[in-house]
Amino acid sequence: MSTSEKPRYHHGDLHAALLRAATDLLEQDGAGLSLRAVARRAGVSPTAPYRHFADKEALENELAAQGFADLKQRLVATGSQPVSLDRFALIAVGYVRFALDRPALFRLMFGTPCTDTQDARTAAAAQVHEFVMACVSEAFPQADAEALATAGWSLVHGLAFLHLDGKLPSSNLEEVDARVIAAITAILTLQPKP
Amino acid sequence: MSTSEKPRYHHGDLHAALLRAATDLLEQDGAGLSLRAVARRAGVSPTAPYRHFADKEALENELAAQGFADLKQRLVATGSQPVSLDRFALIAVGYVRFALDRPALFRLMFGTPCTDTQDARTAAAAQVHEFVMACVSEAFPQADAEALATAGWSLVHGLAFLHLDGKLPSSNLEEVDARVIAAITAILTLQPKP
DNA sequence: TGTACATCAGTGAACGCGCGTTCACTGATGTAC
DNA sequence: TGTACATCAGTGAACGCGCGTTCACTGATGTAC
Repeated sequence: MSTSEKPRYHHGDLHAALLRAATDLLEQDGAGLSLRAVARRAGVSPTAPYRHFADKEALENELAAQGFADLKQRLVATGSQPVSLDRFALIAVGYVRFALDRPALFRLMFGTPCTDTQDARTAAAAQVHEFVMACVSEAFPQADAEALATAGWSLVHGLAFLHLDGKLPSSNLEEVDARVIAAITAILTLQPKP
Repeated sequence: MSTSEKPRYHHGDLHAALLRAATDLLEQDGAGLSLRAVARRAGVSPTAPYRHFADKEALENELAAQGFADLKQRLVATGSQPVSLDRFALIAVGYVRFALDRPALFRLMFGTPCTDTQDARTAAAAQVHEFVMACVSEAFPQADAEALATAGWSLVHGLAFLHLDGKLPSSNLEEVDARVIAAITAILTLQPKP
């Protein structure tokens, strides 16, 4: 049960180890994940994962769910009460940074349509949605909360993806932060058209 | 040279036919594209494409470039002079519709970081960027054009991707249009915070 | 405390698959004379 | 106009690859008595 260093006959916590291995691979390779590669990385036979995951898709779903949980935690950590525009911009920066830090995971999280219902993944994604929603409606209580939350999430998500895909230059992280802040500021301080 | 119906010994225009086949496959399968599948679809041996494309990546680059050109044309067709908020919302609707009409192509267009320089693909993507930029700065001449254009594109791009990934319900197209318009309206008519 | 046994995590060989790409080739096309 | 020939688009067999998944198995673990 203890997490000692000596090699185990039975691994002890292969489930978690496989998720960790998959995360590592995603972050270093960037390319498509394979179950065999994950097993290899975890130092285990190609079929061992089937003791812990029904199939490849199940592993990916757990990875994505965990990714959403991490993302939410990161956003929460930047301050959950964005009463000011600055605070909202900071949350946006956090979102974009997450995407740039873990691009392959981010792509995996958003790359597959969430078809399955009753999914841990769907639930985790919904939590991110709700967090953004709560932020927006707290910052702008007078507005159409639903529509504004959608707009806010879209704005931030678009910023993340456009940087990820190289449509906006992202070699310099400080520059990215500045661009995100500028974009948020520009659109939120816009005077309604004359 | 004419595009007659009779089967050709030499195909005549395999290059275009392959691109068409690839587009068809993307739109029906959704899954990953394979060069062999494209050749099969075009009714040609698995190696014939190599007469027309250096490798798989070259085909994908052309597909993506063509996708960007189509997207731009579609946006232009909805009206290139969005002097009003309504007009801007319409362009947003066009962008999101494009993504939902051709999800796999859209993913391909944005799925791979544009690393290569001097690329037709990069150029085509830049044209979309410039178009959005022009729209925004025409609609809101007084604002920081660069930052606002980034925000505008991100907003629209985020709306597209979140619908594509099922994070916002997209079964009913009219509902999607309404949501897009509502989001754009909400954020653009927002009063600066008290 | 010690033994018998059921459980279950991990193994390793094997399957069938489709892939990207190479190679030497074939056969239609179009040009030079 | 007719022939010889170079060009070049498309062929088909073959390569080596890594994949997801199955199967019967082995060997450590933990429980009942």
